[in-house]
Amino acid sequence: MDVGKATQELRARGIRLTRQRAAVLTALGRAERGLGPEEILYAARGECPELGLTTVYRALDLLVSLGIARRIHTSEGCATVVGAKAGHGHSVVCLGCGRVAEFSSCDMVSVEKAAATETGFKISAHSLELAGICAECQANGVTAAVVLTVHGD
Amino acid sequence: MDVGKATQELRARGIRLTRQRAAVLTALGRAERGLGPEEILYAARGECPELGLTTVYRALDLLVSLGIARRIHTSEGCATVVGAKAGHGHSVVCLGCGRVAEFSSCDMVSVEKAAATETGFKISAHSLELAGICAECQANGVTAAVVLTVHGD
DNA sequence: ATCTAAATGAGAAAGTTTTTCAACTGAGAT
DNA sequence: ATCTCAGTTGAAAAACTTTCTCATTTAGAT
Repeated sequence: MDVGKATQELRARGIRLTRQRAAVLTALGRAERGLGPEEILYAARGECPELGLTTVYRALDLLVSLGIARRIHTSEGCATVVGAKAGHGHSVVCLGCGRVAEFSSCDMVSVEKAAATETGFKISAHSLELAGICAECQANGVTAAVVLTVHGD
Repeated sequence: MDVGKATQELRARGIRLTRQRAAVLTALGRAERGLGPEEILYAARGECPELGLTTVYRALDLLVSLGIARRIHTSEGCATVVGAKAGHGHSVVCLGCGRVAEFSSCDMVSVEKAAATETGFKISAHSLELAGICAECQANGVTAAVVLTVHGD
């Protein structure tokens, strides 16, 4: 996530850049894995000690609604948030270390077409999350997946 | 969801088929849309009036872990559960009426390959949910999507 | 520097999920 | 059909998460 771009986006929309929001953005920007509200509170208090949990919730709702952050859904929970690149994107969660990467090269056309044929639905949106082992964990020989699994249990 | 097959699956695993579990299965089998724990409680009490919410939670965890039910993740919440066909499958949520269909023809190989190239991850799992308008809503001219949106907000 | 609508924090409230534990029950053994 | 008991259950409490309220503060325009 690009914190600079995110702040520009807020300004452009006439949304106040408060110390609290800046701190949440910084925390999200620094994190390599998804963070829950409580974790974000803790991380962001380094920069803004008087930050409250209520504000974290409000900031996250705001950032997610603007597409600046994205929620990820793992069996560990669904309140986890990561910073997002601009535009359409998806998350890839590392089953070894929890790190979250993003990818944008998602061509779902054929999949959506197949689903439309099978179900009769007219598809207009998709929500996709991948999971696997990140490059670093591969290098470290981490293969097993105890930490985290994607939903579908 | 095939309730008969589901009960067989439980028996095969040596898991007791209690009246409570049967009632939850029936409720899931009858539902066309995803149901939350409270809704399942209400629906299943027709068949098993003394059913408690705690038991619903426990039954859902069990059924999901066995792949008999599946959690779906919409902006309305993540505690929603639907019955699942056997094998690998995904949900398609109707943005008009909330109905959930399932599709199995999912060839994610090329998408996963692209993601692997972009991120360096070794992909091993995916979680996919589609959304759109079901055949019935199409027929009824329902196009707008106020009821429900998939995550990504 | 002043002003004001927007934003915040603390605590309360509401809602959700899990834990605890005594009582009950499904299904195999008898 | 009855017995047995590990697995299961319901109710209440506890733990946890999220939202609301409202008095106070503040970002940013003037």
